[in-house]
Amino acid sequence: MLARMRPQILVVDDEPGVRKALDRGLRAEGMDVTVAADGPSALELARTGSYDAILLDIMLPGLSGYRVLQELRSDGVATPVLLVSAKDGEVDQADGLDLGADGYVVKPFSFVVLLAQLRATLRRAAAGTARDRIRLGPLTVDREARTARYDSVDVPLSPREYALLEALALRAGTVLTKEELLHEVWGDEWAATRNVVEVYVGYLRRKLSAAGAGDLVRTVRGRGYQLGEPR
Amino acid sequence: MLARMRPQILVVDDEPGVRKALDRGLRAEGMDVTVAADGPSALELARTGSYDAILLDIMLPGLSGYRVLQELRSDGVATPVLLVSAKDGEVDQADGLDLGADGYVVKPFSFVVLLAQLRATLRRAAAGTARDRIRLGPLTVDREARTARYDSVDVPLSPREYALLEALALRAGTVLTKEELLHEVWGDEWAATRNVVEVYVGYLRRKLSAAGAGDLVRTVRGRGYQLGEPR
DNA sequence: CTGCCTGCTGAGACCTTCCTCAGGGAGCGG
DNA sequence: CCGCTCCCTGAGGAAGGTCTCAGCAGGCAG
Repeated sequence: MLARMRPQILVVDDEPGVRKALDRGLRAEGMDVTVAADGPSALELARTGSYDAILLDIMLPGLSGYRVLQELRSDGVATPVLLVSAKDGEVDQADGLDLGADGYVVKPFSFVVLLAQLRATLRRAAAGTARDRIRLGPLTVDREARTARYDSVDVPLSPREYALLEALALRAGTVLTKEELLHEVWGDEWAATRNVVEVYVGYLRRKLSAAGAGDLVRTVRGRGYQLGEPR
Repeated sequence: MLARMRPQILVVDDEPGVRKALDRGLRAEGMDVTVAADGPSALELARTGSYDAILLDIMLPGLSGYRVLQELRSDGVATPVLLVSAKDGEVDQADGLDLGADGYVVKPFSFVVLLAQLRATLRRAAAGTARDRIRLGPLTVDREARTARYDSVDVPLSPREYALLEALALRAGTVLTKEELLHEVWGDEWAATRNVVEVYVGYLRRKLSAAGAGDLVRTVRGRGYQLGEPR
């Protein structure tokens, strides 16, 4: 882990079972844990204490995790926050990422996965780098989690689909030929035909429109594909 | 990317096509690239120049990538090195990780994947943290790449299998009950039976022995499973 | 307008992953 | 030694991911 010190983690959850499990698990990982069961005390602790990261459940009695996060950020508290959402569809109107969250974990989560996220967050914070995202209007490509969102709604992508979207997003505004995409996404020394790119662009389009996005991927006949406005 | 400066990358490969592709791709990503085509000039450049990372092909004329890495490390050059191996089975007797490599990429690689690895390496270097690995004798669990190796040979694991191994490795020497493993690997609020743990321990054992490992996972009848020696 | 070429898409083959189930076997208490 | 409990494992099914193929549609050149 971080060689310097035991990371200080604030765990906020209203379920005692979850609190206890996280407390034990994170301590076993060499972290120091403080727990809070509701929004107000979480705010109090986060403001006065000095934490390396906050694990924040969204469903809280009294004051939702969103509100807590909002308050903290407006107070200038920059501590990294990992939101824990109860269900998959529990993304409310407000987008946690816009409120300054540094990551998401969806319940029911496996501890191993949560730990990986938390460690990545701590590592980033130590390096002083922000989470690595590509934003194109309402489209957000999270290069660390390898996920995409459109207007606060998750776009579930298979690994290949994600790689294709990332390749397009990296050169947003420019036209990429199918050969270039084959090279970047499928790798060299690959016997695949160009058609597989067409098929995967089709998959991407279907999933993006299912998330409410319109014609994000433009076909430039005879040349290739392009994401976003012409540059 | 790193807010401070354009990262300086040294690319070492004997194939002109690969050099050119990497040069263009990494530049488009905002990095500064220097190329070398053989071992001796790579050594020369790496010693005199100041790079943030080195992409080092193993198959090189004259001086293999392993040797280059070895020389550099014995000279005290600590620049992060990403080894690029041509084939899957091209892991020679020497383990690159033991020689001080910071990561592996196997050809044929997709550029997007290589880029992700390289960025992770740069991020780690900026944070001043080493790659996060668990070592238990000949067994190495790479928590960043989510892979395992035994005696320099890769153990290909499905995500579930990896998570199970990581959970066991995190508490090496202690006995974990099936309920604890279910909790850590499969998550709470899960209706799965204990049998799924038994099945996956079976999968793990099979793959580990295929890699040459013996009885790494010990069954403690009536209590659970344990990795490594009793603590 | 005609015909070709390019791109799109549904169908399906194949593989891997994940999990369940049931039967067989090993350990252990009595 | 008996019988119970715990563990192991082969079989198999469901689901998803990846890729190919063939047919269709729409644009574009002549």
